[in-house]
Amino acid sequence: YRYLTERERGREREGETRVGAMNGLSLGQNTIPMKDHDAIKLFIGQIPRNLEEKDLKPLFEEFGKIYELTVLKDRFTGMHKGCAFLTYCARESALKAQSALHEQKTLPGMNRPIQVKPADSEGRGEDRKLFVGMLGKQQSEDDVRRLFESFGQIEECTILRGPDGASKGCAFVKFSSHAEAQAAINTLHGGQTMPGASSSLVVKFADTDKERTLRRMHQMAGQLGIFSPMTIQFGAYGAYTHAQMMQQQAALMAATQGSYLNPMAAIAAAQMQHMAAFNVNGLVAAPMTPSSGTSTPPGISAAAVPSIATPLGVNGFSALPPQSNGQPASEPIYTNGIHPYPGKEEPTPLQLAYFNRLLSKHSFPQQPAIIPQQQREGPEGCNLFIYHLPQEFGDAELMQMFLPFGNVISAKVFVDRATNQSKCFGFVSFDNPSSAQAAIQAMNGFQIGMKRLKVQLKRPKDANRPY
DNA sequence: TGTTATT
Repeated sequence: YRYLTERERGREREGETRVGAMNGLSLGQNTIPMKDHDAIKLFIGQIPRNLEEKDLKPLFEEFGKIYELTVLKDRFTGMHKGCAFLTYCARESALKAQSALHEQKTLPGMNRPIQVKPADSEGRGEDRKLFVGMLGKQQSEDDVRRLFESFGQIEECTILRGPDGASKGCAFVKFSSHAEAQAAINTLHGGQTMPGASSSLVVKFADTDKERTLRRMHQMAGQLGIFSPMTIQFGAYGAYTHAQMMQQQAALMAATQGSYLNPMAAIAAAQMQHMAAFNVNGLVAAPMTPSSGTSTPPGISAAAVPSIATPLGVNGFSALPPQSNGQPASEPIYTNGIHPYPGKEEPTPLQLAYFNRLLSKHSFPQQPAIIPQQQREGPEGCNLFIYHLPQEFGDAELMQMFLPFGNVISAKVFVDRATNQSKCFGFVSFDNPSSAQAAIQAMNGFQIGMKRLKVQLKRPKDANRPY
């Protein structure tokens, strides 16, 4: 059975394939076969490939009336897979067959004894298996066994490893009973933190097939940059999974929509207080419509809004110095990505422009539905590190804040896992360096309440910390 | 200064 592919095992659980089922054949033609409510579906392994249902039937009928006997065959080639599923009408028959046959005799031409045991689809099979996360990378199978052995009989213990053999910091542990597994969860989950791990031990039941499929889909969607559920519906996945995706997305969208307004309003309010002290060319609080990125508020000449009117602007912003339009610059603009905080309390023209956009409730272009992304780094020069974020900012708010500068391929606020509180820093990645530079120009030093945003290029992985 | 990983 261990040679079955994962697809076949999944098919077994879904009950999709029934080849040569004997349902209704073994009994009188007018009789609907009945089985016990708690009947056990058995997996039969190590069957010679020349034996079909009719050949196997006599062997197993010895232990009771057969409800269904199905030889597993390749879905496409129809080839005999050397194994079968067997359900007796009576639960007792299955138990008898198992104890009499399992590993007890070897069928002709086979070099291993026949396997007779409850199929994985019979519940109880997989609810004894635990996923263990947040292990130390150097912990061995034996280390993990020692950790779990006091809770019961361990049937299997596997550390997940990459191609190079390095531990992924997680493992599967299979107990002989559900109760043992549950006891291990109760005691170990969230307990000690292993050396080198970033959080306390995770002990939970392993994913079911459906959960695994969903997770893989999400990963794939993230990697391919698929944003809409419609993109997926013609893919290689089943309808039920698609329906689940839709539900999840709807929930996510609702959550995102509901949460992003308040923090943004908070920023706008903070900025408004701050800005009330200034009046630059009458621009303060003058709304700008996004659909016409170069428009000016009533009564304001276009020349008074240089940074907005620049043709090279991205979504109304420009990485070019505002003085290029003949307007006095309130401060120098730096293009090396390391922009000192503005030395005075006055916002830069770019910040002003941004503020104006913030104040307009239509300021942000409508984005397509977005699946939360895997944290993706963009190319060199496209990734920003942002510090001093407002406490209430999440990924969605961070993304909203940087969308005006270009295509945000990832926005991630770091969260303390223990408290679920933002660590007030995060990452934003664009798909091109110009957008990243425009964001730095506009947002570095951007004042929110008593803090100023720090917006820099993300430090490369190999960079030495000078301090 | 990209955190948690599902044979």
